[in-house]
Amino acid sequence: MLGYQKNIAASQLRTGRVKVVGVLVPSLVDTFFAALVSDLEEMAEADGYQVLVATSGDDAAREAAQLDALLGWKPSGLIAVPCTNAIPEALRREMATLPIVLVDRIGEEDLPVDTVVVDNHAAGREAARHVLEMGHREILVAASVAGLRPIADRIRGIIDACHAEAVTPRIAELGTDVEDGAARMAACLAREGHPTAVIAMTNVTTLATLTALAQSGIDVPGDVSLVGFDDYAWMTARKTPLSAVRQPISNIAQSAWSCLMARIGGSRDEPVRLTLDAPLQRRNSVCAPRTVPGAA
Amino acid sequence: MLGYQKNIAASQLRTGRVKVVGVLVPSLVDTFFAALVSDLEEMAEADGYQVLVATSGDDAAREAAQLDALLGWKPSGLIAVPCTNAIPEALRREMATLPIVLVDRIGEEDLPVDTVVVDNHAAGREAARHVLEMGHREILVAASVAGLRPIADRIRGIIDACHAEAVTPRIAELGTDVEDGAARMAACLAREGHPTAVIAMTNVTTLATLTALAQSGIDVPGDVSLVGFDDYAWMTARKTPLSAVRQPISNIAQSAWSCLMARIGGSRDEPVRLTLDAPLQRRNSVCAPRTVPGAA
DNA sequence: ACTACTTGGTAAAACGTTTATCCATTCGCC
DNA sequence: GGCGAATGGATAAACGTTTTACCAAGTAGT
Repeated sequence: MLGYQKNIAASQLRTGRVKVVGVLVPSLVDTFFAALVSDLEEMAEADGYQVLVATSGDDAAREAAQLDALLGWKPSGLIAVPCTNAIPEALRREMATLPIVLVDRIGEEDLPVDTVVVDNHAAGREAARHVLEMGHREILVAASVAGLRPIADRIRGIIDACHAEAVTPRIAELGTDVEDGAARMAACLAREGHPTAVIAMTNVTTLATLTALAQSGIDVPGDVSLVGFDDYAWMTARKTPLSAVRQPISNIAQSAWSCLMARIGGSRDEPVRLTLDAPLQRRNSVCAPRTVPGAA
Repeated sequence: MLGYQKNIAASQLRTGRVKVVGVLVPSLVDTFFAALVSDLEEMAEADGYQVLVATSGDDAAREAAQLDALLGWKPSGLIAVPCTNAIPEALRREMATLPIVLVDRIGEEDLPVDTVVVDNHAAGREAARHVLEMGHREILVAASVAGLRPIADRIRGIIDACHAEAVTPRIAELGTDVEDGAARMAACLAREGHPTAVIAMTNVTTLATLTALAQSGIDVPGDVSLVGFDDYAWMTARKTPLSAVRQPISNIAQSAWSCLMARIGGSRDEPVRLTLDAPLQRRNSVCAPRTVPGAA
């Protein structure tokens, strides 16, 4: 019944440091980031750290503002998912002095900080190969923002795989909002007719595609096959569970966290560049196209 | 190019206050809470506040610890979704001095703080009436934790509605984890046979039910009708979009935020008790049961 | 028993900001 | 032109913790 708790501000003012790490993500509504933050928070708590969460809403200006706010707390470290390929100036400035781990969206190489990413090229390639093997030749890629590094990498992986079979995938840009994306997808479908397979590049575009497909009365996988991205409960809560590329979220979180802890612990090693595998989960949303293309 | 940013700790030490509010939720993986936090964060930013997020993981001990950590920052206010009906001691202690708004899970009446909840009884009643009207008499309620106040209220609403038609719903407790819940639901289905309609009490139990149903090859709404809870993109991204009780998340967030701002602004009014409506979204997952019971 | 060393506990300084006080300067006004 | 008031800049004190310094008392070793 002591009821005493120390004043963190006073403590941090005196010592200059404080057991807090900032976490900056584009959005908490996107389950990918929510899960990431959740995992990080759990590990932080286990290590006696407090997490300061900030979201950029995929807006560079807000990102910069949030970053400043975060930095004002003088955290012992920072884990960030930048919202564009460009590293915010404030972040770049801190790289020299503050332990920082960049995750998922890394636009440039040779950054002087640890990075944890997914092998997006391989992920795209595997997804494409899967639908290719099933005989699909009319493939539509549902991208969020094609310019974003991870998306671009996934698309390149798809294109590389398709190239080997002499097929050229179409690419639709759906944005980061489900409803808006569904509308764009529906428009695309109406305009150009539907392909035999869709590969979605994020969980949001997967949702958008599914919505558009459902609204247009197009059956999955009867009319079009679908490979999703990310792996969530709702994907398997359906009559035909979705095949999808599963991003190893807890691995990502763990890796990022241990990198950060090592840096905070004083490690001055070379920056580590982790690339994690995102394996394809084969389920039932991909099957042979209805009109099998005649043999060559 | 000033590059200066004030030391928040020093500032807060001097003034005793700081533009920060703590937000405590059970989980960020549950989209309901993630969306809530996201909305709150947005409003906080607009008002120049920083949000400190903490999750309790539905564990009372962790909740208490997180609460202490939060309080250590001497925030100007607190928005909390308690993880049980019991208010943590630390919270109760602060109620006298710190602006606090309690959301969603309010176990007791007459708390000396503002509260924002959903009219759970009405929500349950409407959901039940809907399936009742369609002719269903064998109803299964998929609850998470029946003892939790909002869940209990929803169940009472359902029971009250059913009572008027002289039907007694079955109740299954599925917990707060999707996979686990799916297993329990599957067991329940196998043991007792399936009802003609399921009413799920949270988005997690909706997911669990759907998963169990899909795995058992039971068609929605062909074999069993389903009313879900909460309203997310994945619910409409299906061939038969889900009927569901839609919780007004942004309303909840807004109300909670403005209550808190008023208190921080110095309001000493009577505690406000907001009860928001959660309307039923009728879509296509409820239809008449296959074997219509003969007229009375 | 005296010295050297350890231990414990108290006192004081420092962190960076904010607020209040004070003094000097300027301005307006009679 | 002189006086009161207003303005502005500089100075100091305070917030609560941590760290260092210091002193006293106690312990062990010679």
